[in-house]
Amino acid sequence: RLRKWQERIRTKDAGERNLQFALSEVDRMASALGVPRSVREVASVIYRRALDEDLIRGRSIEGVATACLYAACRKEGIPRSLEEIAEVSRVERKEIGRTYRYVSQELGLEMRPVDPKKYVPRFSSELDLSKEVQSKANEIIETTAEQGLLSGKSPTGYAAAAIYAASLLCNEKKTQREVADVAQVTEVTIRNRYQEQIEAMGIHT
Amino acid sequence: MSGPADSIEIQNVVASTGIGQELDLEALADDLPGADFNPDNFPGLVYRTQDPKAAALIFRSGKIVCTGAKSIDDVHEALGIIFDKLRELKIPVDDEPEITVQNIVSSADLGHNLNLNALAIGLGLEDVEYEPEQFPGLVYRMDEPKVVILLFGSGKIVITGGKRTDDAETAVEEIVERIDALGLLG
DNA sequence: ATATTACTTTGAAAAGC
DNA sequence: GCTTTAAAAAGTAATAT
Repeated sequence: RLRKWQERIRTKDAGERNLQFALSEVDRMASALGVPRSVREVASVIYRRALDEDLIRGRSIEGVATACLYAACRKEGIPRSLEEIAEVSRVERKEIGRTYRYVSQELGLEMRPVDPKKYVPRFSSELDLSKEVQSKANEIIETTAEQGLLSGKSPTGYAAAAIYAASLLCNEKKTQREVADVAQVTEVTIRNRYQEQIEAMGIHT
Repeated sequence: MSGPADSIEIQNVVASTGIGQELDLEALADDLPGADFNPDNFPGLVYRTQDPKAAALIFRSGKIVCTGAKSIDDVHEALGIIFDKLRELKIPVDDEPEITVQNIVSSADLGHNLNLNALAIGLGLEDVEYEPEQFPGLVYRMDEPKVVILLFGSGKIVITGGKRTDDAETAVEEIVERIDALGLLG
C-alpha cells in the first residue's frame, strides 16, 4: 500500500537524519577511547548496515552506535571491554552487551571470541611492565588456554591474572589491586584465575 | 549403556491452562492464604504450592500459568491442588481443564570438558553465541528438535525451549554427535 | 582472604502498558 | 519491549565475616 511505502520512506529518512548523530557519537566515544580512525570507519560501516537492515527499531541510536563501536574494536583486533566502552557511553553495560549480541547475530558478523592476549600490551604498558613480562604473560595465556582453561572465562580477567603471574615471575611485581584496576576486574577474579594458571603451568610458589 | 542421555534431569516445566471462568483477583487474594497480588507490578496473582513445589500465576481471565514443577505429573498435581482450592471457594472450575506444556528446562552432563572456543568455531559462528565476557555458557540454537542448548566448559549443559519430554533426549544425542564429529568430545 | 548472596544467559505462557 | 514465575549451568561482583 501507498501508506506503507510512505512510512518506509519516512523511517528511512529519519534513520538517515539520525545517522549523522550516530556517527558523531561513534566519533566522540572513539576519541575518548583513543582508538585509531580505522576502528571508527569499521564502526560506521556496521552502523550503516544495521540501519539498512532495520535493526535500530525499538533500540536507542546511542545503544546501537556504542555496540557497533564495541564490535569494531574487536574486529580490528584492539578490543575494549564492555566496562571500558560503557565508561564513554551513556548507555549501560548490560544494554550495550545485549545490543551487540543482537547486531552481531542479525548482521552475521561471525565474531570470534576475544583472545586475552589482545589485552596484554595495553594493560602492561599502563602498569609500566617490561616486554619480558608481556612475553611471559602471553606464554601463560597460550599454554593454559590450550589446556582448556579458558572456556567460559572472561578475557579481561584471564589476561589480568596472567599479567599478575608474569610480573611475579619476572621480579617486577604489581599488586593484585593494581592489575585489577587497569583490567577493571576484582582481585578475587585475579586470584582465582591466577591459581588455576599457575597450577596448569606447573609453577610452585 | 549409560550415556549423556541418562544424565538428563528435568529442572522446570512451564505449562498453561484455564478454568473457563473470570476471576476477581482482589477477592481471591484475600481468600487464598499466601497469595501475592500486586496489580501495579504485574496483572497476575502468584500462588505457590508446597507439595509438589510450584508457582502459579493466576489471571483475571481465569487463565493460569504453572512453573517450577520438576515433572509433567507434578504440573498436573500442582494445578489439581489449585483447581480444588478454587472449588472450595465456590468458584466454578471446568471438570478437566486442558493443560498445555509450554517449555521444559532440563540439565545433563556430557561427561567431558569442552573447549568452548573450538566449539564455537566448529559448530559454526553463525549458529552460536559465545560471549564469555557476558556469560560463561555457549548458546546453541538447534532446529530439530527446536531447542536452545547452553554448553559449559565442564561439559554440563542446559536444554530449554522444548515442549516434549523426549526433546531433551533427542537434543542431547544430536549435540553429542555433532561435537564428536568435530573431534571435540574428550 | 574466604564465604554468602546476587546477578548474568536460555525458553514459554499469562494481561496490559 | 517491559513487568512476574521457576530452575539449571558457571563466572563474576558486591558485601559480610
